[in-house]
Amino acid sequence: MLSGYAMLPVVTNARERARTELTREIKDLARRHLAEHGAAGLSLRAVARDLGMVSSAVYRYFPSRDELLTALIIDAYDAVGAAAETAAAGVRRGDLLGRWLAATRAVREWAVAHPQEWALLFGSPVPGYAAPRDTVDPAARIPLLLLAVIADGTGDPAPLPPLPRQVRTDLAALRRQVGGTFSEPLLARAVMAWTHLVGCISFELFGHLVGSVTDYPAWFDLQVRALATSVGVSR
Amino acid sequence: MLSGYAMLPVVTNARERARTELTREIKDLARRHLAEHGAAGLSLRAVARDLGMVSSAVYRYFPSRDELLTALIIDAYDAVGAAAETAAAGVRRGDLLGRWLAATRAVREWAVAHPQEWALLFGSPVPGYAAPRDTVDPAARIPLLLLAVIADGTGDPAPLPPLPRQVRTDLAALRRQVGGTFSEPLLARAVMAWTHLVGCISFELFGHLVGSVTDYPAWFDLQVRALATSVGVSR
DNA sequence: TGTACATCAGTGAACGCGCGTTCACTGATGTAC
DNA sequence: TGTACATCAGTGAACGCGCGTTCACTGATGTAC
Repeated sequence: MLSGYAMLPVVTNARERARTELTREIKDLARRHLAEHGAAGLSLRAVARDLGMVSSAVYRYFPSRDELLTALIIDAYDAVGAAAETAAAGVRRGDLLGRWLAATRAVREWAVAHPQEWALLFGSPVPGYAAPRDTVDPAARIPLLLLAVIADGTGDPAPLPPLPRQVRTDLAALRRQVGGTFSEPLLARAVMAWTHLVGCISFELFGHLVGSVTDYPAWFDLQVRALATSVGVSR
Repeated sequence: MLSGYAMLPVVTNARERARTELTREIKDLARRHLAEHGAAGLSLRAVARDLGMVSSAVYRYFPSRDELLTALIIDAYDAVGAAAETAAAGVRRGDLLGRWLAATRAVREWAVAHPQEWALLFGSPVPGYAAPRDTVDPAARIPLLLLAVIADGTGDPAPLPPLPRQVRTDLAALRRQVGGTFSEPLLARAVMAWTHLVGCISFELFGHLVGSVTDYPAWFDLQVRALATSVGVSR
């Protein structure tokens, strides 16, 4: 995992420092553009213009618009994942409900603060853009964090109808993937909770609760508390 | 509601028939473009070109690109709403679970068949575009249909944590809006189920279950059955 | 430490493309008498 | 039924804009001897 870093020279020269710096500046500005105009409106030329560069110069840093978009996606997954992890880590390990609430609230708060980035991660896929493999690991951070809390839980998951055979096959594969000793209904409830959590935040951000809900945090809290119960996390 | 129709002349002349026809053709073609290139890629010029018209001619039918988009959104809400209503109406009224499953499955099936239209309704908002009032009623069809099923239910909703005051206020307003005699937890569970349902379909369509789930319909079924129980719909 | 060469960042011009919208116009359809 | 005028659909050209990407280039930074 660290081999990439380990192989870099410890002292980087001016060129490399400038490159690292500018790569970061390009991404930061692109993120700002994203926040204002959405993914479809993200333009290399506009970013270059605002940086005082000529548009072709950006190609020294990102070989195409799509690669820049990929970098932003990875950064966003990492940012929201880190926010959730930090929040959960701030709670005593034995306080399962506290960890669950901290993590889910942190996800929502990050989303509210970065709605266009949330949309980039969980909204409509950008047409013609296929997320590359590199996004898979960062994307898994939150689900894995939630599973870690669930794994420490002691309660029973909310009962489920009998699981169809194919669902049980999927669950078995999933269990091998994430490790741990989750029962089938518990793991199924975990997938459902993750689905519901994202749906909940997207519903708020995408405007589907306008006119019905006024106190979004209160509603969110209610829902994630119910979800906690459904995955056997309590107290 | 019908006054708009009632005021039209019963016998429409050639001009009007041509106008109705072409309006429909433009929308149909726009829908096809939408399906291929997404909302951001929907272009008046491209639609006109494919219709063998000059781009300015489209302005006789839709005053702007946004108005065309609005028309597509309304049509899509109506299409998916009608699909769900028809499916539910095909089930004996007393078979509550049957109606619930029919409606929700119809929604998913429509979404799978029209992924870009689904994304238009429930995906990332189009930046710079604000959905006008006319979309509100068509958008309410599915939630109202689900509520109608729930209203006939006899079971209890799944228990919830105590409802915060502001949530209770929202629920009271919502109850006045939809009519009926829903208890607060039941109505809250209904909102949650609607949120989860949409989240579930979007998760599938937007690719967040790739690698974890293979049999989408089986998973969907499991989830909507669990949702049915949570809103007191059973048997 | 000093020089010769290699590497690389950034420039500026260009290619080829598409977009939404406006406007003065022609010619067909509809309407009033 | 026939004519004169009004309405409206569709044309074609234009405005002004922005985009991603390529390429030959200059000049600065880094490296090997």
